[in-house]
Amino acid sequence: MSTSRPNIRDVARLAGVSHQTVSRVINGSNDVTPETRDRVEAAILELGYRPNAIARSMARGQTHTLACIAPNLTDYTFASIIEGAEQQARSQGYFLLSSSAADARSFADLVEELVGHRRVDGLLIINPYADERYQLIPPDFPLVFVGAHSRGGPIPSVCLDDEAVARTATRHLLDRGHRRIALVTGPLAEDCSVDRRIGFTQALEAAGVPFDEGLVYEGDWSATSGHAALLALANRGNLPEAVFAQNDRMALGVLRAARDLGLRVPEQLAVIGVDDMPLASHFDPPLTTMRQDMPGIGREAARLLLAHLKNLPVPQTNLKLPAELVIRQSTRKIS
Amino acid sequence: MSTSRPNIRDVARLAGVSHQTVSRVINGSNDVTPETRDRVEAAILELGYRPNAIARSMARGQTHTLACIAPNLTDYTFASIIEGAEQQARSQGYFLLSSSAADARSFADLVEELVGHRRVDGLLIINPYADERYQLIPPDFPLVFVGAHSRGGPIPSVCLDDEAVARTATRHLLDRGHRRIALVTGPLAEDCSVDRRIGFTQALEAAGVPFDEGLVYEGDWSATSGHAALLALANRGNLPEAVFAQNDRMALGVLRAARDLGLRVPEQLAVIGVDDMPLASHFDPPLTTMRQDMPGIGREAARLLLAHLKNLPVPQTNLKLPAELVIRQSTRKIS
DNA sequence: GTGAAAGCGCTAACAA
DNA sequence: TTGTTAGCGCTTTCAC
Repeated sequence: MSTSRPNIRDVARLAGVSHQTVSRVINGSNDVTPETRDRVEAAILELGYRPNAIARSMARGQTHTLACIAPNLTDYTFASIIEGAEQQARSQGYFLLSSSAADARSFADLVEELVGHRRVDGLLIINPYADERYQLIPPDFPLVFVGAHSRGGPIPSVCLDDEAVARTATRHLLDRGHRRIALVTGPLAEDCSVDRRIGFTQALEAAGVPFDEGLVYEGDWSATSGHAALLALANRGNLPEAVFAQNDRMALGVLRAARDLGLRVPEQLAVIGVDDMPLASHFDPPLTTMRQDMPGIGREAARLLLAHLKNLPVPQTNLKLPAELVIRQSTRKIS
Repeated sequence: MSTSRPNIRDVARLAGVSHQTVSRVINGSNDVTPETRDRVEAAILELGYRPNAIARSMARGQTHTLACIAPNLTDYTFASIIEGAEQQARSQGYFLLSSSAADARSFADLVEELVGHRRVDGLLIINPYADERYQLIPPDFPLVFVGAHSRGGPIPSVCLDDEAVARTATRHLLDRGHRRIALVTGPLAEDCSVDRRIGFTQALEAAGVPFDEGLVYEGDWSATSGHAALLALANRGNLPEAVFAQNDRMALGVLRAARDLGLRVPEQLAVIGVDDMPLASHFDPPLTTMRQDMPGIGREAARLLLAHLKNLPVPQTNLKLPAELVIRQSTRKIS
């Protein structure tokens, strides 16, 4: 026995109590006299005993682990959300298992393993609507959507207030006197792209500026697609005075295309993005953008999920977080 | 019973066999007649039975989970390594728990939870030497270091062949006729920074170019530090003809500083980086860099760890992976 | 306040 | 080939 890991009974034997009393001590129960507790703690120390998490999970029927499924783990947005969620989970004694699932098939496999085999207590899903994949989850399994709202369904969610963000960004361009404003969206299959587009049109409408469908380009979040967007507009002979790119990477592509076209930014073309990724302030010129608190989104999502798991009251179940306008040099100062 | 999840005994009862036979079926044992197997599988289907991973872990004494600890989860390099490792792990039936530990304290907490409480079967540590933290791990625990070699110790490791990478990058600059080449390093507390510096001096020496300590600047991997590096050299009146930045982010900072100083790239200043991060081809000008296969590093690390866990023969235990020179426009064509 | 007994859902060892 | 018996290390009753 002395060669392998000590268990609760070894501790009990050494302390001269029952293993149940040891269990009480390691779980912080009050029903133990200080003397007994001391003896047990001494034995724990002497043996170097550590409770086995698996056995505990087994007995309690819960794993103290959450999972987060994202389209990938490398996109800065997702990674930041995951990092925030992980911190929050750990601060409450939970672990976070993060996995990527690019397609519906691997998503299904993952859900089977994680949920079907009871490997985790709850699930965070980033971008749940990519392909209706979320429908695979048993309806009673604790779940929070991240980066998309719940479409009126009962599932808690945390996302950016995309409409408000787009309104603010667009108004910023309008305030600088721009009227012909192009919009470069993410994939319109994703909620946040659609919502940011809605906010864009709302702001135009509020300013009495007509919406020109020809100034909209659907990108895929990549810098390459942002680059293609501006070139496409130029080819159509429909060059804008300003561009609202729905993320910073596409905005970078737009900046590069402007350079290729010989357009000075911001004098001849104003550009604004969304995210405030770490490199945004190092773009040429430094990018004006809507800063979102991605770790904060992750933290809130994990908090919501854990509250759900612990049956705590949850004040609001569909959170929309704000973003902050960060003005740099890709848009003009107001003259 | 019928309301909660069915277990192995429920299946056994329905199929009219012992629970052990069910266990054999779900574990793919051959010692079951086809007829019995069919009956059991029918029962499994009918009840919607799924094995409970925790119970299985408990009985087998292993969790089928690995952990990866990185300084953070958002750095593109780390995230890519983790993604590669996760894929490899899952392809072999394991999960990967990735956690960030910024300081020694949180690293210790993490190790206590993951290893002390037997939550995982093995550990991947990215940048293990940050603060000698790795010494906390029990010596017999399955471990692989990532991004740093094992310093002659017995611990398997996977990293870039940093010396070779630096030699190639430096030679690329030398081949273009540059002699006054500046080096912007990562923190010299990290192995890879030191090794890349060694490769740099080796290449200079091989070319008979004297090494000028005054052209070395220690950065911290951030674009901001790359920017500061070139400005510092300019202030010292020691402007180089070329810069080797040890990663792409710092190279971006150098590009921006060049612009601030009115230096044209590559005509007046050549710049090369390391990584080939996704945005590198969108820098101004597009960055020449050493492309490393970060997911590949993660995959190899996970493969090594799993081989260790399964007691398979491991051919080589300290892997150094190559990088590939990608020539873009921040360095001149050879004339 | 403490202990004894039962069981979480599975696998391993042995017997039949 | 199949079933029986014991655990894995812990928590949860329920007595005392």
